[in-house]
Amino acid sequence: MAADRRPTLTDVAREVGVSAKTVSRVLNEDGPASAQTRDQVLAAVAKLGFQPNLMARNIRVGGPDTTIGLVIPDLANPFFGAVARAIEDTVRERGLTLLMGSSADDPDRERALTDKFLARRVSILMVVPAVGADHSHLKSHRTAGLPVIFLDRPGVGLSTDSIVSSNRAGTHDGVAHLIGHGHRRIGFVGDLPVKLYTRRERLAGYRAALQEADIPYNRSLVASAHDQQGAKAATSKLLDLADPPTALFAGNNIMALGTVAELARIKRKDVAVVAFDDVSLAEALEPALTVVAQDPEEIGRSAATTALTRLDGDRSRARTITVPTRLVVRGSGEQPAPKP
Amino acid sequence: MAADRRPTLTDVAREVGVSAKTVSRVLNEDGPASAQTRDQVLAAVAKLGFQPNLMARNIRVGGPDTTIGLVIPDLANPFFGAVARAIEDTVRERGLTLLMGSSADDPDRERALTDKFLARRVSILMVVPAVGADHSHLKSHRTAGLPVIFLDRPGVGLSTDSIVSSNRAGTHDGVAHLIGHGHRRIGFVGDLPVKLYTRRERLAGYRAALQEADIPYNRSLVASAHDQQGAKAATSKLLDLADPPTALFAGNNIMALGTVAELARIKRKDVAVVAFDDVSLAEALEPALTVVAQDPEEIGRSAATTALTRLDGDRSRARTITVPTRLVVRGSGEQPAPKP
DNA sequence: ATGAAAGCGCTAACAT
DNA sequence: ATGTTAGCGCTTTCAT
Repeated sequence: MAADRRPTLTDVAREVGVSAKTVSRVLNEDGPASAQTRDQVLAAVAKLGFQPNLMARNIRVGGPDTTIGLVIPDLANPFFGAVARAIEDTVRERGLTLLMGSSADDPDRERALTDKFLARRVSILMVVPAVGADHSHLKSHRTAGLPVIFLDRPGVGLSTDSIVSSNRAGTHDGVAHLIGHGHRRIGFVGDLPVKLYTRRERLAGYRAALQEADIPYNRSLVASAHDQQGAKAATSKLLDLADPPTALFAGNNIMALGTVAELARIKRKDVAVVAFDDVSLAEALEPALTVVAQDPEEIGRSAATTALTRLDGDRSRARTITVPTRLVVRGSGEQPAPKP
Repeated sequence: MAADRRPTLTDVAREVGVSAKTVSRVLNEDGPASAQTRDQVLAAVAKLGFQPNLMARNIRVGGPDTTIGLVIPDLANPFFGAVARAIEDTVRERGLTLLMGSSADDPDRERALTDKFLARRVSILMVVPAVGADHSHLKSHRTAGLPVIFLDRPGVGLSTDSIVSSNRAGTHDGVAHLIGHGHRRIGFVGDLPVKLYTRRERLAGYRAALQEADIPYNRSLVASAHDQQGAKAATSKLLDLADPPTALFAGNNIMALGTVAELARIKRKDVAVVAFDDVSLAEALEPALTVVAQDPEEIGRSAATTALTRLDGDRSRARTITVPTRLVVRGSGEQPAPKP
């Protein structure tokens, strides 16, 4: 009944009547071993249900653990889920496993997670930096050879590889699409906080597109929210303006959900919409939702391959990889602007 | 330029001029320590940027690692993402971190992941069992006190705690909803493989609802698919039947996406639809999508609290917790059946 | 209040 | 082809 101690290498060795090192050799296909010893060892391993203690091994070998620490804002956000899957797919053949945590965009939680990951001696650290987080504490680790990669946003206080979407250009193209259909009052439903990198970049792209068309930037057409509910309210607020927007640009996938839901609720199909980041069912909406699609698979893949290259000794200077977005025209951005 | 070795406890001890044990005492608030020693140690820790090697600590202490191994079919599936987040939220205050991997519903990949997790001496193991996977190899670990929890589906070859949705009752209610609006030819778009637990349970619920209404089960009204593209094709196939269904039940979130997308593509609003598992934008569709909503947060929370109870020594017999689903009526199930 | 020695499970380095 | 010794970084145990 007592919870038996898990068998160790030594237990297996004793069972067979060889030394621990011999068992180790067989299991790691290190050095030579007679066929008979091999078989006996393998049999004993199976019999005892022995599983090598990876922590002990790592301690001895001194190298990093075969894990990759990944900090994202929210495990349940499909965008980051897709990124995570792409990372996993890319590193799996190298035997790396994901150690994951959500920061909820809280710098303290992010720090707690990275500290834990570092204490576990992860091979690679990947972080979607929270707003307000500082990363200078990672400098020494990076210098010591730990690949550190920032995802989706650049980090602060540390120069290292970053993978980001073409936020500014993508948003520009989305907004230009709306302008091309005659819209001049275009609302921007952005996420919060306003200091968030992606928010700032996308807003900059929005402004650039306006400027290009000689449309003055109008602050009252910019609304913000933390979540989907907030995005509904923000949308509602914009449409209640005395001189309301005829088109809306949603700043990310969550804002898109809220904006679209609110328009559906109030049955306003005349409002043109383009969203940043694709969402499922976009094509089933009426009109189907036009989006600036990100490429989470490519973001994850780039991050992983970059990190693996670093792990293999690449010490060249920090790169910033910008993964292109793609305007996917589905209809929602083509409502004509009403004649003035 | 050389990658400096990470500082160890001994490095800190040497820096201060005390023994390693003293540093350990200060850091773990074990035994006593003079205020002065404390301060010196802490200062040295900060100066050297020392971070205790958790693996070394765990080796010595012998206990499990403060991680929880979680195997899900797909990191990018929002349902499992929501489950994972709920687990994380529940275990965070206990200091547990998630070690995650996707099995892609492949028994070999599942096994590879669980083996890795076991080799890392996780505190808790949670698995969404892949079809065809056997879990008897986990028996000894469970006996030895490792909490093992099956999520979403029961496991095979091991009696342990499982958390599942009320698949059968939920589907029954969804199909009954369709029947209540006059439908008698109701298609079922299910996922694959057909042996999948959730698929079987949901199909059973579908059949039960039919039987209750004295509608004969018609095999040709059941179509299946692996993914969203396949679900589109399956939907198309059903509607192309000589005597096509007037209503459809989609067996999971992915099937729902495909079914809804296909109906939108061919502009068939007359077909009633109910889906198992909620999807984002369901309310923005026309008609809004009626679903049998699962409760991923509750599934994750139940799993986590059950596991923690086990970790605290609860050795009572294995429980199966069924998390209720909820019929969320939004309109898509209320198209009247055409008069014969 | 602090230290010395031993040992967790494993493997590197040198035997034999 | 196999064994021995030492030691990874830490904590336990027992001294002092």
